[in-house]
Amino acid sequence: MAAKRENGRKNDPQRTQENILDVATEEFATHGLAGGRVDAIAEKTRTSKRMIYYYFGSKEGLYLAVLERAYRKIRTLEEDLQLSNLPPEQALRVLISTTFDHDEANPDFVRLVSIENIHHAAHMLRSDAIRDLNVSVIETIAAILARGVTGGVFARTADPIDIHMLISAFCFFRVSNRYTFGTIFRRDLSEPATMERHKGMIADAVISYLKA
Amino acid sequence: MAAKRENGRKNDPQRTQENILDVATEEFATHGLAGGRVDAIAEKTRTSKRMIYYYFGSKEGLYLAVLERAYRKIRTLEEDLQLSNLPPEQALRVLISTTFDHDEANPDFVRLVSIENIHHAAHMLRSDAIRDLNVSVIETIAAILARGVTGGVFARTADPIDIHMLISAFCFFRVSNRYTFGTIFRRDLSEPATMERHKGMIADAVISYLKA
DNA sequence: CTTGACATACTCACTAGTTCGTACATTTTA
DNA sequence: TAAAATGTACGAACTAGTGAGTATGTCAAG
Repeated sequence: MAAKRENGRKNDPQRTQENILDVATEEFATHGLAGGRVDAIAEKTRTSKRMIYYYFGSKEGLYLAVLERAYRKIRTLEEDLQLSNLPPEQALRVLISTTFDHDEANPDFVRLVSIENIHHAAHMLRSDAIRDLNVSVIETIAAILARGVTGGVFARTADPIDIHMLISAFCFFRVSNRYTFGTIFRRDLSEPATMERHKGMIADAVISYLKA
Repeated sequence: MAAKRENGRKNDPQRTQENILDVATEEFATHGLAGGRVDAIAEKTRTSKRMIYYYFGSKEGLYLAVLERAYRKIRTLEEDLQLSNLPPEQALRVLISTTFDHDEANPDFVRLVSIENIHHAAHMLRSDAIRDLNVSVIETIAAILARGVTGGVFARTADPIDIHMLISAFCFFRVSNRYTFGTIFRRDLSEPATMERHKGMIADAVISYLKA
C-alpha cells in the first residue's frame, strides 16, 4: 500500500490531494464558491495551482470534491449512534445533543451547506455520492417515535422528517446565522452558558411537542 | 417630492435608484456578493453602469444599499403588528404565523441574510442603519410571555430572544435550506400542504414548550 | 543489479477572457 | 449658465485555465 513515507519528500499524491482539499475547504467555506480564489488556495498549499487542475480539473470540480468530502464526514458520524436500547425520550435527547454538538463543532460544514443553498444545490444534484446519502437519521428518528407512541410516552404521531427538520433548523441556524443574529441582538451565541441553555431548549421543545 | 412623471422620460433620479436597487437585489440574492456582476446588473436596469457608480460609489456600496433596504422593509412589517389585545397563546400563534409567512414570501431577504452571514456580517456591522434596528419583536414577545406567565397559561419563564430564535430558526431554515434539504429528503418544502403542517408544528412546539 | 522504458507526479511561465471602475463627452433641469 | 444626471468607450488588474517540459518511482529485460 505504501501508506506513508517518512523521509522521501516527493511524489505523495494522496497527501497532496488531501492538502489541497483541506486548504480549499477553508477557502470556500470562508469566501464562497465565487469568492474563493484558486490562486489563494494554491498559495496556501504545499503544491502549485497546476496540481489543483491536474487532480480536480476545474474550480467547480474542486468545490464539488470539497463538498463531497464534507458530507462523507458527517455520514460516518450519524451512522454509529446506538440509540435503540435507550428509552424513547432519552434516545431523542442524545440524538438532539449530537446534532447540536456536530453543527457547533463543524462551522465549515454548515457554511458549505449555506453556500450550496445559494447555488440552489446545483452541485449536490450533480453528485451521486451526495444524492445517494443514506439518510439513516430518519430511520433512527422513526424508530424512536414509534417506540414512544406505542409505549405511551409520546401522545402525537409525527413525521420523522419533520422532526428532523425541527431539530436541524435550530442547530443549523445557531451556527449559520451566528453573525447577523449576534449583531442584531448583541449576543454571542458561542458562549458556553448560552450553548447549554439552547441545547436544553430545543430538546425540551421537541419533547414537549411530542408529548402534547 | 415629484413622485412620478407620466410623460417626461428623463432625469428621474429616485426612480433610477429604485430601479438599480431592485435589479441589484435580485442579482446579489441569486449569485451572492462575489458572484454578482455589476455589468449584469447594469444591463438589466433602465440605465447604465455609470449610474450605479454615480449613486452607489462601488459594488460594495451598492450591496450595502440593497441590504439596508431589505432590512428596512421587514422592520416596517414587524412594527405594525397589534398583539396586545389577544390572549397570550393566540398572540404567539399570530406572531409565528406572520414570521413564517414573511420568510416564505421573501426568499430574497432570506438569501441576502445567508450571504451576509458568509461574510461574517461585515457589511451589517458597518451600517448604522441596520445595527440600530429597533428590534421590536423582542419587546412584543417579552410582553406576551409575561402575560402568559402571570395569567397561568405558560408554566415556564423563557428568554424572549431565545424564543424568537426558536421561531426564526425554523421559519428561516425552511427557506434558506430549501434546496439541500429538499434534495436529500426528496421533499418539496414549498407545497401548500407541507407549509401548513410546518406552520402548525412550529407553533405547537413553541407553545407546548412554554406550557411544559 | 543495472539499464532503460513508461506512467504518474510535478514545475514554471504564460494567456485569453473577465470584471470593476473611470475619463470624457453630452444632455437635462433649475 | 451652473449643476445634476446620464451615456459611451476604455483600461488596469485580476483570474481561471493551459502548454510544454521536468522529475520521480516502478518494473521488466538484459
